[in-house]
Amino acid sequence: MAGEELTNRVKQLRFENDRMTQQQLAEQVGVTRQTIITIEANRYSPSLKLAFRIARAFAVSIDDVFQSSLPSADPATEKHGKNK
Amino acid sequence: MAGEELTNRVKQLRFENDRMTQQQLAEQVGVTRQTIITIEANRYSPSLKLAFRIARAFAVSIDDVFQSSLPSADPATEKHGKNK
DNA sequence: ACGTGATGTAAGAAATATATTACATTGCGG
DNA sequence: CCGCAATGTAATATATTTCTTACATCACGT
Repeated sequence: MAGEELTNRVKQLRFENDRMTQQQLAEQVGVTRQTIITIEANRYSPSLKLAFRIARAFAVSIDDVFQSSLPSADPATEKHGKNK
Repeated sequence: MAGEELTNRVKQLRFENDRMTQQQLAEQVGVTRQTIITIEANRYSPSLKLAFRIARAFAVSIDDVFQSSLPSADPATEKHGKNK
């Protein structure tokens, strides 16, 4: 699963959300502070489960927290290229 | 990371998308067929990266493919419970 | 009946995410 | 200056995901 990069706005969202601390977020989503740190530092991307929990902690959708860097599939390649 | 269950509509989306086969989807998102199978069978939840790729393969958003079973945070517990 | 494509299962190896522990740094209130 | 909270780093252990390989079944066309 090497591939595109995912960026995230976790750190920013913490600040916007009442200056939530890493520790608080970690507790709320049920992981350790280290996990939050490494995600914020973008050293690896979280599991989908964790992504959902983080998004919910901020009451936003996953796409508001994480962004995929990939260009959104050019017309020629869409729909798994089966047609034409 | 044990926790809530995630359901998904991958199988259904394959059919809706021109009866895409597991193999085709696997190739398009860059994993093996086994990975698709286990995700469809809900034996584990994918990485966020893979979730993004799958969603893009169907040209929908992550939330259209995967659903978290957790109730959407009751008003009392929202905002990381810091206020009251 | 036979071949083939699509789906499914299983076991073990490999990769990646998460936990645990311990310590360093920085900023701030006293 | 001192203490403390918040952030960060690193090393190692554990858990979970993904790959590889091999084989089974089921439906379909011929």
